Amino acid sequence: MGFDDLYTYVVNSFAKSVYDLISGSCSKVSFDDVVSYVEEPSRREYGDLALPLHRLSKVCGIGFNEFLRLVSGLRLNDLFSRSEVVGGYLNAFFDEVNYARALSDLIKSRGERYGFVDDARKLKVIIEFVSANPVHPLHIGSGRNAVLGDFLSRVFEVRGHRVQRRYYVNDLGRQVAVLVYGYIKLGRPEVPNGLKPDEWFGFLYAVTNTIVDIVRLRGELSSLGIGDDAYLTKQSELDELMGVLSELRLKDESLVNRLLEEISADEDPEGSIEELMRMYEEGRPEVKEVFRYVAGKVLSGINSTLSRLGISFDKLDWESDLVFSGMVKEVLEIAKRSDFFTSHKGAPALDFSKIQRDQSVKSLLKLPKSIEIPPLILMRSDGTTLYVTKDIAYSLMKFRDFNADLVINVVGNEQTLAQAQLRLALYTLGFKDEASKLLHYSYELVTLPGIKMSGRRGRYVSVDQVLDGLEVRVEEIMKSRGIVVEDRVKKAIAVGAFKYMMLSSSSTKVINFDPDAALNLNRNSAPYLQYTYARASSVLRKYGRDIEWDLIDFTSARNPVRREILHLVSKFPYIVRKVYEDLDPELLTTYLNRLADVFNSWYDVEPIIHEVDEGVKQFKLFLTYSVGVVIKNGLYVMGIDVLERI
RNA sequence: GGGCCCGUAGCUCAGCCAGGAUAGAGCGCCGGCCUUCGGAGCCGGAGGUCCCGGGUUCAAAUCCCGGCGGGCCCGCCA
Repeated sequence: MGFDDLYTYVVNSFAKSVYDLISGSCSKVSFDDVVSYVEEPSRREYGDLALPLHRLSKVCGIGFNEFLRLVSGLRLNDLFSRSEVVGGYLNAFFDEVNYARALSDLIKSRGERYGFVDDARKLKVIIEFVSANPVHPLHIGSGRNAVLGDFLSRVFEVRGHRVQRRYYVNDLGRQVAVLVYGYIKLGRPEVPNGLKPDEWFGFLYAVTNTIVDIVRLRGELSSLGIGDDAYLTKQSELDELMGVLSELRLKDESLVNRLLEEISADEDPEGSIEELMRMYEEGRPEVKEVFRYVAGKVLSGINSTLSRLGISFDKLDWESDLVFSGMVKEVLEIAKRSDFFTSHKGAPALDFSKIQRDQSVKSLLKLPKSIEIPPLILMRSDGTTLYVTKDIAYSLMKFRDFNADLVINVVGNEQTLAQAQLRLALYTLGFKDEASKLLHYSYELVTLPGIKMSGRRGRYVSVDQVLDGLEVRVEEIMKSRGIVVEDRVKKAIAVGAFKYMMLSSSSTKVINFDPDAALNLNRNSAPYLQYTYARASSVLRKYGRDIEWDLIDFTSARNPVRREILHLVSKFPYIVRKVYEDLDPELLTTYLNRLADVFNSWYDVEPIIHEVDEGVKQFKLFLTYSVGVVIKNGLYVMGIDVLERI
């Protein structure tokens, strides 16, 4: 049969049969409408597919009883055994024997590629993700970004598209300048032996930031009268920062003290930092060298964390290169010629007030329903550029470089407004097409119970720490069973558990990261799926030969649990398509978990390779193989490795 | 003040966009199953004002309006 998605095929053929019956008397309903009404019954005893008839008859404007008469002539193809009307629903049942045969043909021909179906049109897609500032290690929030971005990349790839993964290095912002400032004050030492560079620089960054703030607060206090409200507020702020500094001292007292001394000697630390930013942006070689050195070191640390996760990038794009290459200047020139160009308090800006209420623009750019978008300042008065201006240049570069059909930015929900401004800016600069092809894939933060995370204060849980904890946990579990776990296996399980956690809840929801819950390796987790795969794989390995597809006795499908496995397995290509269309990873985790549950229940009650009837045995092997392939391919999309043995 | 997101079992979350049958999982809790292919498993049980109030509908966790609670954003920061 010429399809690679059996489930979608039967849904369509069910809908087609109904549509053919009613289209004569009902012109208001299209075939696609009928398809969209098809649902899965809440319980299997109601069938495999169902149509709510009240709804259809209503849309058609036909009385319910008359509608029933119309539908009573329903004839379905041989993938169905029967249909019936119950409680206002038209329920259809798969003929499990024919259905199993069709599925086995499909899986036999698709093999290990089952579920991955190319789209008709091949797109070139750029996915920008992580893009964490190179000032500290990846924390779990960036970890969520990394896992989501890699997931998106994989979804597009398995649908046959060309994907480029990119990381935007924000080296021109204040953050890197602060770190560089502290690094210079410290006398530009080497990273101490044995420390991960991102970890050490992250510490230095937090110390520098905190001290700079302390020095500033002290200055402000000295100009205020004791007892003022403002004085008290600042005093308590200062107290808090001193507390942070004592925390940081615990890690490396001499470094903190040295830095405190050096920075206190600087009359204007903030000014020095701004001076550094300016010099870097001008491209002064001696300054550029330090910035690149520091950012590069931190990036190398971030990169090793990412490679633990099995995530890599095709390109690193340095923000500073956009300025050095003149692209940012180019954007400013184009902006000056734009009808939307304005001067906002003396600074060059774009004013969106004319078009932001335009419905066609709003829907083209997918702008938030009702949002007041303030003017976008393009350049500081001192001539240095701003983040968003550089982001405009960067967006154009992405489209030009790769001739991309779609650019996805995986960026936190807190930047919704900035991302909307970016699309509007592109639009008003005349890049309407690019603006419409830019997608903000938004996600929520990861919070920790009881802790307010802050990179500036050195309070965060890093991805490395979480992975380390997970690896220890895996080792403990194995040890308690008297098994010495292979390093490779331990890592795959830890990484899987982490990714699953990040992908199993909707990206619009805050993840309350509970370290203890993260260590759970039971059901509804990647380790559970990996375990189930290893189980299936082990059965096939014990059998030791290829499946004899021609010997399969398909009448064995007449059994509720086996039938349910068939139903679920057949749904996999449809699920992958849905995940691709909606870009919702949690659909996949829910589905895979359900499949594993059913398989494990079945596994527990029926022998597979000890089955005496050869035809039945081949059928069971076919089920086992199919479940294995689906779990493997499903986990692949999530970036999780399966294991043949655990 | 305005905007965006979230609110479903003690806890963590699917389901909501495209309304439909008795609202589903996991953790935790209670009770069973280790001489058969891998017990990270299986079987059973308790546990719900789907935040609240209106509205639309034959039908609302789902759509609309108004509240409440939590998070975030509204900068010549990124």
